[in-house]
Amino acid sequence: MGRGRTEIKRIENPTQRQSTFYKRRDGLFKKARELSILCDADLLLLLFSSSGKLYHFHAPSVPSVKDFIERYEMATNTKIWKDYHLERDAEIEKVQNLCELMEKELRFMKVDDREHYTLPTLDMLEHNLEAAISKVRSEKERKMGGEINFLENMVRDKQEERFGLSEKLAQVQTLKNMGGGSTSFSHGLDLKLGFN
Amino acid sequence: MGRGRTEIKRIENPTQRQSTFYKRRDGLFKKARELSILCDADLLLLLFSSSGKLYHFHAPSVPSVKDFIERYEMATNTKIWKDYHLERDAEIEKVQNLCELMEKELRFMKVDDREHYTLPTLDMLEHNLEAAISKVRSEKERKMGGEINFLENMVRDKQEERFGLSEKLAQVQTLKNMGGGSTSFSHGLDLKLGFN
DNA sequence: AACTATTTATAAGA
DNA sequence: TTCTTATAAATAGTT
Repeated sequence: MGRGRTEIKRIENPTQRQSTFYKRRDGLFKKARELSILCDADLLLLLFSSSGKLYHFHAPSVPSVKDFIERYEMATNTKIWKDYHLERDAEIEKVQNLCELMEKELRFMKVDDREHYTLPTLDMLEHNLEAAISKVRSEKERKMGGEINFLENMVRDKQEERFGLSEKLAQVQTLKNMGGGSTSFSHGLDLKLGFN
Repeated sequence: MGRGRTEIKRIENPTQRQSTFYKRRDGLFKKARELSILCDADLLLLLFSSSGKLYHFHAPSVPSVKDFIERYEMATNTKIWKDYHLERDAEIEKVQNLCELMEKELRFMKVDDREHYTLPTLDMLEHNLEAAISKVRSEKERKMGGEINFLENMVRDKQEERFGLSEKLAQVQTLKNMGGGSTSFSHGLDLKLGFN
């Protein structure tokens, strides 16, 4: 219709494209509305212009876009979102089961009133707890030893500073860095802090 | 267009309605396709006939109905499914966090080597384990006490049958006093571990 | 499904 | 954008 053009291909001139977009958009929406009324059909029309602007229309009988899309899902069996939901539900259940198991184990470990223990079980629990305590105690000792080492190193560093060794150290470091090697001087500073 | 009718209202005659539906549906889809090509627009058209049959079209540039709907959601901020998804994500995260907490707590209780403990934490852990042990011990005592009571009752019954079992009863009493320290049993078994 | 008389949509120009 | 108008396209009624 109109004076010319039959070929359907992208209009390169932006102004003309925009103008045509307006006209044809209005035409399309009008036709959509007429079809839905004349033929009692439900329809949804979503349209993004090339500049990203959104236009949409749905038949008056359609309560909402969401309901319409869900009807579409039902009709096509596409399960676009249903699959996702089922997946999610499964994941939640899995994690919740894991949670419950751990909760029970924790209750057991904490000697909960609700748990019922037999004498042999109590013996075992006692034994486990004793083992745990001794592990904790040796860990504490190790840690305290580490801290003492750390403090000792700090003291050594301070002493080096006081004796004016830091400048020499810096010089040596510079030289070494230019050469690309590491120095044994850095060892005292490289102490890993094993606690947080 | 056509020879007559201007009024847009539902066509009551089913045959005529069906005929008009086909014609106008084809016209609408053609116009939709032309618009999307001429003006480089993305569009989606979903259509249910009055008999419930589905017809749909989307521009060649649209990868899928799902993607398109998601784009629509973004554009309108309607959050049709996003809300639901976000809710779900939040729930999963919540449960997973709980899981992690419990897992960590369990590792603590079992003094896992992979865990790194600070000194104060180790102190607390030691304290908690000690509390747990004392609870286990008092529970054991309570259990043994119950057994002793049971034995005492048996002995009394036997005494009624035969006189002269008082010596065994005395032996049992001696055992009881040696085995347990206190006779007042702790009921505050709700040991709380306050670390995370 | 095909055929047209008509109405409607719209391309180009203002 | 918006209007005008010549013309192409769509389609109502009919077969």
